[in-house]
Amino acid sequence: MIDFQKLKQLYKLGRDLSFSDIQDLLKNSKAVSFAPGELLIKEGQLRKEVFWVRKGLVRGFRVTEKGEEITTMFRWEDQAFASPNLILFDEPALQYFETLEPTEVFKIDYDKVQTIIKNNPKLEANRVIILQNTLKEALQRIDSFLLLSPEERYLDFIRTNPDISNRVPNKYLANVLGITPVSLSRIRKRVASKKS
Amino acid sequence: MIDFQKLKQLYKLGRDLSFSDIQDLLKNSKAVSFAPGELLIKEGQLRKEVFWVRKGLVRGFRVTEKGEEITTMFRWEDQAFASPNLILFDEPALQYFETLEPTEVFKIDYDKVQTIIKNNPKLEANRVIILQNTLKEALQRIDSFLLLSPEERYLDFIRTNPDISNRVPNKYLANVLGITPVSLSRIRKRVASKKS
DNA sequence: GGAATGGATTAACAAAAGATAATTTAGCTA
DNA sequence: TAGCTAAATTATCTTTTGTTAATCCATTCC
Repeated sequence: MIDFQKLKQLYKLGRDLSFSDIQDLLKNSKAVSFAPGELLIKEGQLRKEVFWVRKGLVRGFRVTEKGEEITTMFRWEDQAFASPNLILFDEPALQYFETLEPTEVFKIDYDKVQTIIKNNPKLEANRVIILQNTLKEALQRIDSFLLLSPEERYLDFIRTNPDISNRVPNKYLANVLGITPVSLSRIRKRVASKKS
Repeated sequence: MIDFQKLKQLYKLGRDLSFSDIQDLLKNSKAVSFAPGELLIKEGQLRKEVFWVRKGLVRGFRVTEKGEEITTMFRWEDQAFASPNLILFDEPALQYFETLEPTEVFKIDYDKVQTIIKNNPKLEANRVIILQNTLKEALQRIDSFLLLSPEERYLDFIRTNPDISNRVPNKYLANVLGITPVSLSRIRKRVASKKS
């Protein structure tokens, strides 16, 4: 159940963690596999689960009042995700999470995480670090909307995530960049012509 | 030095805090007044300070390579602020913070905050709460860029912050919304004509 | 009061983005 | 392989935004 591969990857979650620190977390986590197109989290959901991607790719998306899906983020290898609204504020999930590839995750109940953290100051410190890193990413993303044009945001994304930009459909990437798929297509054409 | 007014306001910083919990923070904080246009934090700065606005209004802004200022946020009564980059990651401040009104703040050295928090689990829990709330705000703001048009973002801002939108110059507000001042002016005109 | 200053608005034009639909491309399936 | 499906691109048109500069307006400062 607890294989070395799993252990090695979970270490990346934080700093200064020894095996004993994450042993309880490991015991309460469960390895699950999904086919592409499966929903891991649903809007309105109240069951609090944290996922950690061992292999594969997931997109988070919201559904507008008009019924259209807007992809908000991607999560892939060695990244954790959960419904922010649910985990942080005990409110029903606002978005769906769907696999885009065959995906293997570790799943753990958040209440169990809470209990385990409560008894381990090192994990508590780690929670702060994870929160800080998530916040940093969010603030950088906000800055990208304030400081960059859509074209610059696109170039920044493929520079920062060269692998991922080839694994996701452009229509989803467009949403993440805050533009329409048609507009992204034009930007790509523009960029390609500039290169030559 | 420690007046009741100050105490009352600092309580709002978190949950379940008693006087003894914040006594050390109070002792190490300093009340400072600024005229409009003064810089509280400067780009490149390494001195870690946390500010808490008792009265007044502050804007955070970044300077692009082209030398133009882009306002990223406002902070006003009962809100705390600091350089995210500096506080969270020990890197030089990326932005300036400047008063827009006569402003009274409490200022405290972040390293002192760290030490004090380390010896008080309730404050530690509170730090997590503050981080979570900051994260929530950031995520909501990202959503506003993904789900709303500039016009909708403007309407949302004045609905959510009716007081503040009247206290800040529109050119700064435009930056915060991710558009140009000229464009905001046109949006305002459009909105006004729709109403009638 | 008059001049100076800076913010807001307007104007004029170019560039980009949104919307919708048609066409092409690519991947999948029977 | 042929046919189906969905994504990507392209086309067309409309709307919005960016850019730059001019004008208007309000505040402040002699």
